[in-house]
Amino acid sequence: MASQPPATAKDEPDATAAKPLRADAQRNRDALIEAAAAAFATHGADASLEEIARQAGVGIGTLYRHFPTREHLVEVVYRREVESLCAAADELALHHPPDVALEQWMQRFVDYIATKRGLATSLRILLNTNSTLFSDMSSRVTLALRQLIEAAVADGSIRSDVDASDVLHALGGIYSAPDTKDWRDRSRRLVSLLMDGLRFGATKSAKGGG
Amino acid sequence: MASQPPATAKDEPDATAAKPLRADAQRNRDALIEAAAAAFATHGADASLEEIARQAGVGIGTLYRHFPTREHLVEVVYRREVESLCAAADELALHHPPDVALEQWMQRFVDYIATKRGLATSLRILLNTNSTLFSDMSSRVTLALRQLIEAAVADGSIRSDVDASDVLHALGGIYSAPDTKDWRDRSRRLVSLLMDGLRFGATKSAKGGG
DNA sequence: CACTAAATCGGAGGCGCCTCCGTTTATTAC
DNA sequence: GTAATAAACGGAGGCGCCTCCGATTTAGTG
Repeated sequence: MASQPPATAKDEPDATAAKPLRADAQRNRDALIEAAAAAFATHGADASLEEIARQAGVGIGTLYRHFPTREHLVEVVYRREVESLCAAADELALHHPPDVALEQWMQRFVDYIATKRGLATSLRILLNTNSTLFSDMSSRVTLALRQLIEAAVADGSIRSDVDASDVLHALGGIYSAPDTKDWRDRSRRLVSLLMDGLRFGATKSAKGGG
Repeated sequence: MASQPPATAKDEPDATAAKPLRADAQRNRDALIEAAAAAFATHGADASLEEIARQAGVGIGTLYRHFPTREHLVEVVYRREVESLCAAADELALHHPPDVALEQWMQRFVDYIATKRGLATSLRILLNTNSTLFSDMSSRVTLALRQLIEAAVADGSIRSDVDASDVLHALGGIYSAPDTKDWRDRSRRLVSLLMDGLRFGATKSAKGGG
């Protein structure tokens, strides 16, 4: 009974599947998201919607049809970026030893968060309003991180008494002061420090300091 | 030394005095406030600023010179209204017995608050941001209420063991549910009820129920 | 009263938001 | 292929925000 036929049930604005968009519509939607991501990155979350439509090569009407409010658009872009960040975890895991993968991913995470520090208003409102969004993104990130950690633990390159939420909180502390000029270096050092802490007491000893 | 010469000191945007505006400027400023009060009352705090300028008979540039942001204008109007509400206390005290003055003023207070329930966004932000505004208005209202209460206590028409902040809290409870249709009647009844409570145990007995 | 400097005015102009609806296009049926 | 139809497009139009600067008014001064 709950097989989700696209009939009367209200469907969430989920990205993939659900209802096959017409080819041109799908193309335009993608172009809009792409353009929006670029615009938000450049001008913050209050970038001009008309400019975004222009960059995407569609009319403003099309933008509004796909994304009735600015927040809708911001949400989609945000979800996509978090997804991409998390997907990078798999990628790193494939091409690096588990501990290196973990460290590099943590660095990306911190960098990404630092970027988003500017998205202030719209994203802040969104995360407060739409609690689903927040919990979705949280669990997605936690999952990605957990897999990296488990692999590193299994590999013996980090200690086994930490879990993803511990590390997430630790990472959270790192980006809390992006007001200085050299925050980038600092964050790199702190991530490295955190990594050393994780290596401490691992079954396989690290290369050591030198 | 601290005689406030209009030289280097930063002057707050206080209403009265401080620096004598040019005659036309003062006239326009008043007209703008008047028009804004009307517009906010009618259309809420996001009334069109251009419309306000139009109603005031001035150009939009003039509006922006006097009030750089919407919030500035909202603040001034809000302060004025609270002031006017409080001034009404004196007026009522002059023309009515103390207990009647008190009851009528409380009714006005509740009505006024109910009105402002709609000003949501702008005013809410303002009260959170500008804590001075909140405390100013609080103490102004408390003062007005205290004088009414003291007069009624002195007159013997209400009990003597209540103070302004007690009553203010009691009034606060009354406007907390303006979602029904007959909230007006209800609030009237509740104010009356509160008033009866205040009369209970007064040295001078009230007319009684009849 | 004439004159001047400073203060003030006011609206045009540029931009962004959002809606509405005539036109175009993808898809389906034959 | 062609016709029919539902879906999607897109931009003009109306409105509001805010800035900028030439024109106007006021308050002094002699």
